[in-house]
Amino acid sequence: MLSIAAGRQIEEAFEKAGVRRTPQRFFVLEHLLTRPDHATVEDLWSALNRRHTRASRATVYNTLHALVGAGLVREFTLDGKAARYDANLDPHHHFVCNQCGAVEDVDWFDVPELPKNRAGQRRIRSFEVILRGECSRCR
Amino acid sequence: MLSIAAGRQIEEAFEKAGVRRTPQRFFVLEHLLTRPDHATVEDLWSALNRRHTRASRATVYNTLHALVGAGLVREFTLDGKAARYDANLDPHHHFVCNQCGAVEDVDWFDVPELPKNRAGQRRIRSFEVILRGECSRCR
DNA sequence: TGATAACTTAGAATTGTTTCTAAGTTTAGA
DNA sequence: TCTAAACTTAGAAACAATTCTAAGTTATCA
Repeated sequence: MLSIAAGRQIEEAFEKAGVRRTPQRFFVLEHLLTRPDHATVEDLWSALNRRHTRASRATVYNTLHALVGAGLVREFTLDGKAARYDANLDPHHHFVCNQCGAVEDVDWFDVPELPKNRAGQRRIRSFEVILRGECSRCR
Repeated sequence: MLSIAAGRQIEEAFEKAGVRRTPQRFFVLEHLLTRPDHATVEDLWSALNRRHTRASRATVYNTLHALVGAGLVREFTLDGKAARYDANLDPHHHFVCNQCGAVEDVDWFDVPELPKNRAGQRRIRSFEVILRGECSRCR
């Protein structure tokens, strides 16, 4: 369950982002903040409709676009599947389970030898590491 | 242009993989071997039809599936777009140009601190680094 | 040189994701 | 409390990638 403080935090986030507070938006951001499961639109849509809140797919898309535009959520895509959304804004890497497909955050670590030796003529702005294997539940 | 030796190499690869040698398959593998541009199906299809060889999209897909199945080519996907194909079987990472979208290979390097410290309860089987920035042409 | 299994064809169909539409509802602020 | 703008709705439409189909062609090998 969500604490009052966390609820207030979400409202402030909306306010700061200049978007209206609606139940659908609240729930989407709450879901992304409380579960680091990198939900897809489909995940969010069905979670939303399992609870009291009704929401159409279009609203989930609209909400996510608003949140991404406001910098509250990041979008990323893995293996050509549907986009996933992540409210963890700290830099981090990702782990993908080969068995169940779960996506988990991995604390940030630097790759020290990288920018110095491997850039060549390119300018490297960012990088991420994608790890694959079996998650703790699937091993 | 393709050397006779390289052509022979491709024929041997087909033979070893137990797939028939057809002009379409030859050209697809040749293209992937000679240009490290991580072509999509669309790229390969239009390249194929720009030359003498005609090919339907279905054949490009069939060919790629055969080549991937035979372990001669690797498939990967970036940012939810169409699958890309890579005949460079040596382990390596990828660089993506933010400007023009080009995908380039980056020589393999290890991430030494990784498997020891960050695995947690997971079993890590593989990892890859995706670098982003501007390529040498776009800077 | 046949015979036959494997391959290729063009384009239709399918699949999965995302956007659009037009009408109704809600939010925020005067 | 009222109003206007912003938001939401269900479902249709669009879109892109991939697979399927049924008929014709070709590579392989006996």
